[in-house]
Amino acid sequence: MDTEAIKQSLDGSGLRCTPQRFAVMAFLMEHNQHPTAAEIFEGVNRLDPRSSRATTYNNLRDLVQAGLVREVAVEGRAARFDAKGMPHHHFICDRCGNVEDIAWYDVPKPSVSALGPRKLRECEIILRGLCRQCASKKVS
Amino acid sequence: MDTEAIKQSLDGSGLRCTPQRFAVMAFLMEHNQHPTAAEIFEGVNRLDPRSSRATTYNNLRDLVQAGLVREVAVEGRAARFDAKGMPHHHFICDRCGNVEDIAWYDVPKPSVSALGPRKLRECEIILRGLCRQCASKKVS
DNA sequence: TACTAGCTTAGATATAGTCTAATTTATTCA
DNA sequence: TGAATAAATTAGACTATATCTAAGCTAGTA
Ligand SMILES: [Mn+2]
Ligand SMILES: [Mn+2]
Ligand SMILES: [Zn+2]
Ligand SMILES: [Zn+2]
Repeated sequence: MDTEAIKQSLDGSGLRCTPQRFAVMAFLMEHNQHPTAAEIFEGVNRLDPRSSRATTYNNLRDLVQAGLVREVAVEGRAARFDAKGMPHHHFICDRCGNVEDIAWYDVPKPSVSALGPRKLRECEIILRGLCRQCASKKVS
Repeated sequence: MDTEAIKQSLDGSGLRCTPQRFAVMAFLMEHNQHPTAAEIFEGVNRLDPRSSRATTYNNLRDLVQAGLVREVAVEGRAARFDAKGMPHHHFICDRCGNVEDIAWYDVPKPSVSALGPRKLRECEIILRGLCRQCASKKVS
């Protein structure tokens, strides 16, 4: 797990590398299962350093703003997070809400006329349906 | 505004056409600005019939499940809804969270190998950036 | 009519996330 | 270095969003 790389990327984004902020990044890089803020908070506090709930949320907000972390909103559930590594798409399960990575493939952009005066920053594909586990379960 | 069509589509989905449920559908068909549940609740209660908050949420849930309404989760904000009419994509503003329609264009599906045993239901494109209004405003 | 399933309701409750004000930690620079 | 300043952290109160509960109310059926 690349301590130096994390420091670099925080530094490069103008964010101080505090123990709490570092811990959030490190946790996300070790757990690519799209944890919620509550899970990150719990995971980080299982070891040192301690981090408050407010700090965990603050740092997630800062990391998302800096473009180092991605936030995935899931209808009716807590947001999920992942460290932006290799580009990939997301599959969101209709039933359990889990978010899974799908290998990247190219996304067609809208025409200039469809976009109008809007400033496009990114263009993502969201796949929906039943995840591995839920697809294999019987009934409703 | 097509009263009969709403009744038909509710009926066809096995949902009784109650005044409250009808009002939610009618409101969504008249307001394609992706209102939140709170806005729908308020809008519906501005006229007859009265509908409680619980009923508004219940009906939105039922309509989404029936595939008549789409729910759009927006990070850090209330979910937004629209009646599923013509297929289209969504542009979500980074700054103000507004959701705008973008003319439909075809979305490439993932390869079977990337998808694995998952059951794919739909495949949508989400565009992000600054909406018309926010793009034209200066500074942070 | 009586029965039933589906629907609605007010208000309590749960969950997710933000804010405040005080404190701690790091950085700047005299 | 030490003083001043800026940035980050904290506990816990607070807000926003959404769901649940339990009782009552239709509409459809017999
Ligand atoms: Mn991911
Ligand atoms: Mn729409
Ligand atoms: Zn699932
Ligand atoms: Zn905007």
